[in-house]
Amino acid sequence: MKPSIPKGTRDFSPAEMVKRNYIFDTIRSVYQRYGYLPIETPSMENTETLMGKYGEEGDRLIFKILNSGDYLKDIDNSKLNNQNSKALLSDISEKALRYDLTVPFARYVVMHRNEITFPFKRYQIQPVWRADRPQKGRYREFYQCDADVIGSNSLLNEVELIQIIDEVFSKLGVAVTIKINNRKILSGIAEVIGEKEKIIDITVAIDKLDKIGVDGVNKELQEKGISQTALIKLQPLISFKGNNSEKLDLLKNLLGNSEIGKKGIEEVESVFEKVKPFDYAQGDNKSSNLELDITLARGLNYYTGAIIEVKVNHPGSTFTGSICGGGRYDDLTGIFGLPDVSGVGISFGADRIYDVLEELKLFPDSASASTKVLVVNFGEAEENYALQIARQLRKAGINTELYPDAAKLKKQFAYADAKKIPFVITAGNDERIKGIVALKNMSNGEQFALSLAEAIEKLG
RNA sequence: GUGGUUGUAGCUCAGCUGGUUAGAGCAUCGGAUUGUGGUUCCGAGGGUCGUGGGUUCGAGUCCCAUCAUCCACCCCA
Repeated sequence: MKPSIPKGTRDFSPAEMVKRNYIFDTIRSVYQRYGYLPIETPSMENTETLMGKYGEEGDRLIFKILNSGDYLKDIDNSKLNNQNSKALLSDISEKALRYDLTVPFARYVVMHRNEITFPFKRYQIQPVWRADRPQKGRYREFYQCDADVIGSNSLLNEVELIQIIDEVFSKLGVAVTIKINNRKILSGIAEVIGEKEKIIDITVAIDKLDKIGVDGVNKELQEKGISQTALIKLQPLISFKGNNSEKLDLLKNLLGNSEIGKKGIEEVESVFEKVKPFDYAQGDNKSSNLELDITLARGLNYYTGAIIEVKVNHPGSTFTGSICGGGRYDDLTGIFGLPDVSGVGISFGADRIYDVLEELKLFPDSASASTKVLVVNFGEAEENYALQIARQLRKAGINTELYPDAAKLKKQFAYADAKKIPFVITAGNDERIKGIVALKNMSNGEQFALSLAEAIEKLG
């Protein structure tokens, strides 16, 4: 049998894991800097916890787990004969793999409400699964790195999350555009053009603007049954170009009659105002751009306020997907029986960030080497000496390997080379008698005879 | 779920209008060099040509099916 792994999943070899951990560590350290605390939830949830939370498309993409045992035994024959898989689902699958970290978090909050002090700030770095067709930048198993604040309506949370996004990507060295929108603005737009009920269709269509263009968007809107007059009213919004304050002016003009629209504008304006002192570029290409994008609808159905998405804006990058997303959801826990608790959160797509850093060659050297020094093994006679050296090095906090076999030196040095170990200590009989070590720098080939203390000094 | 692409060594690929025993580079292992890697030279191992069927005197090459892959759509990190 030829070994293989399921479509859209991957093995991670040591070199990749070290780089992946660099991303996780970076994100984790920033989260902790802002006072977020880690939680974990199970890989699988009850199927009914997940179903219906991500829209019809989302339901299709949830991996369902077949019940154990003879799962067809007690099923009604009529159900089987109908071949209606939807009706069968709840009978044969009571567990499913988590689709994201937000819904399990909402479930967690409701279940643990009595132990939680609100506002509750948690972060969670775990894999999620989607039964999607894999393609570039899209996997069936991938990690999300979520941070959410739940139980606070303050827009300071939105501001904080923007700071976090900026900080993470500056640490990683990637120039990004942070796009901001607000669900209330989208609602306002739908309202003033007289298509309040079609808000999902409208937002999904205009979200594709940079992909399919104005004509494509209009065509899709027509197909969805948006009236001609509504379309005409919509045009100034989707074709408008300008900086953030010009966009806000336009919105104020057009949404003047929509209460919810005005509220959305207010929120966005307030966030931009609070973020201003941080001096994010607003249109040119410095580090993190902050941009109001009224075509940004991406995001799940449960967003009610801010919508956030981050795209790479780095010279040389071909990556077009979003690498971080988030938003506010006013009543996510309501469906689990805890109404009126507002939350806002973001999620970094670690696997996509990996692809970006790889393409742009932004991984630091420290993210590829772990062992600092290899101690050569000469065989039984010198083994004790080498063992003591390794022990002292480790005691001094230096990552050290002792080669396990008395292989040819050529092989041991090649091993160090292959593992990108920067230093090799040779301590054979000659060195043992003199009580010294030979420390070789693998990058320039220099080698010196030193006392162990001197070597530690040099390696530290 | 829909459309397309590609399946040849561990990896990346070549293999012409069908024609002896299917090749290269990289990687691996061994040697040149019994205490020194990354450069060089020599050598070795490694293939049911994705799978099944068909056409043909003859199929890696043509046809059909199937599986897998990647890319795009839908949707999304």
